[in-house]
Amino acid sequence: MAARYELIADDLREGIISGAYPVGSQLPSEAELARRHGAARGTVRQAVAVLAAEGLVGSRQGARRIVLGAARSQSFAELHSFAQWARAGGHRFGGQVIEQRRRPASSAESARLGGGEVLEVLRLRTLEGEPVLVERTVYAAWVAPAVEALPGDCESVTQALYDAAGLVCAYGEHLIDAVAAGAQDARLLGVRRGSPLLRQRRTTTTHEGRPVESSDDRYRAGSVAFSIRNSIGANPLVRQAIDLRSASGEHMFES
Amino acid sequence: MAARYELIADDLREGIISGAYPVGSQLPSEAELARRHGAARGTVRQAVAVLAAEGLVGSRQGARRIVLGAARSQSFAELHSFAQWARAGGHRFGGQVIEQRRRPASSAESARLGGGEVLEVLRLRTLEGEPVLVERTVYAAWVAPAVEALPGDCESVTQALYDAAGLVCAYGEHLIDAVAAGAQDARLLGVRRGSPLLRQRRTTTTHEGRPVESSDDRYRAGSVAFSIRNSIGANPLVRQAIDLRSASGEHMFES
DNA sequence: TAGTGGTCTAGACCACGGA
DNA sequence: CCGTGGTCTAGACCACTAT
Repeated sequence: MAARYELIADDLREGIISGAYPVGSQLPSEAELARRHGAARGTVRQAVAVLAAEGLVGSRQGARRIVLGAARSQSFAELHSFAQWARAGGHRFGGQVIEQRRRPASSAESARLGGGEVLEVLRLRTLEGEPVLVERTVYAAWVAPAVEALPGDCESVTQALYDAAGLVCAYGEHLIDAVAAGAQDARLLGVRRGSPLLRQRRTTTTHEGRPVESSDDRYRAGSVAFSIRNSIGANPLVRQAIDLRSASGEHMFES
Repeated sequence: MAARYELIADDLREGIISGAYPVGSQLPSEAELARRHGAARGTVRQAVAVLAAEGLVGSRQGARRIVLGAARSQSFAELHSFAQWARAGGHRFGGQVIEQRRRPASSAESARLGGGEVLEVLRLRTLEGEPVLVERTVYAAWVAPAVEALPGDCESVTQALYDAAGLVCAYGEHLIDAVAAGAQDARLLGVRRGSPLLRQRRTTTTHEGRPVESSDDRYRAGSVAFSIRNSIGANPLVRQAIDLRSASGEHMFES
């Protein structure tokens, strides 16, 4: 059963997307929404907070809330998992394991994932039949057996791990930058060496904060972009200078 | 005067960063925090919601909150403005206008920024003395005069517009991908043509939803990365497939 | 000045997790 | 089972915007 505030949020979101509340217009006041839905003002505030977090509406003290955009918002799962994202977007997609092996964790990996024998997997993903993504993933020792049990063409590893072991990836940290394609990247993606790739490095943990995987994903330029909406008072994304003194090493496989 | 919940949030954040609540440990219960700060539970919940939005803590119904990370969180202004970001990070930075001209808005720009004569500005930004960023910005007609009044080496346009005209950029939409350096990019950044750049396209609006500017910013690879923390139930960032049918045009200047 | 959102309180009940 | 966070209510006062 969905919460009251979610129903109200859904109602407002639908109004925004349908054009009942066009971009640039004002939302009804909290008092009015409360009356209309027979809910307390606090509940209404929870609802509009959801929309504000999605970047659909803005607010200032003393003035009505304003509609900022009508984009559909996507879920954590869709950022975390290529398959879940592609499926939600109605894309045709596929994937194949190219290489897979166990090896001892490096010291950096021990710090991120815990020690022991990690599992290193190289996957190639396609979108609309075209190769668009090279995924180099390192799984923590404790999930390695479950991953090894999966077929090489498993569509969604995240989904499979949930189905097989009840494993939920709940938190992620992502670092996004651009890199030149290495020889292996170039071969797999069908681009020239040195051509631009969009890189997403991520580390994922469970609800309890237990590290699951760490991945280096490289998208062919022009295939995928990341989109963020933000506002004063909300800090979803952060820019980082790269420390040129630190070894950029951390290479997984050859690339 | 800071709000009560912000003081509580600051207190908790400090505890996390200082190590009093190490990564992986549990936060005190809401009831305990309420008692400790002499506040109502609702106020405490507002405080921990702030930390959750920053990605520092996670939560599950029935279990204590868990500390996920200890990274310093940055503000909207730091994502929006290169100068404010660089200053906050303690970096040495600079900037220079390379080219500036008025021209009629294209149809796409009219839709995004409103019509009239827009102002197109090409800037080169440096970090630690190195050129790292080429900014191609189009300002809406209504802000163009204020921008034209600024000196060519103005450090922070955002700050200057606020000081001069009380203009506040409150909302932003950002699209992040990778592109190959064009001839002009390569010359300005001192890289080879075709080498990878991290591109951030953004559109900014005021509190009222009035469009201010639209920009195409390109970072030299290896100089800057974007970082996101997210969790189930929070949707700061979204991945988008790029529509290959649409003209990738929208070129501003030669690039 | 009237309306609006921002903050805060003091309760209540429920769903879930862990012992 | 108890403790925890998730939801919800019904009020209150304040700061700010718009008129």
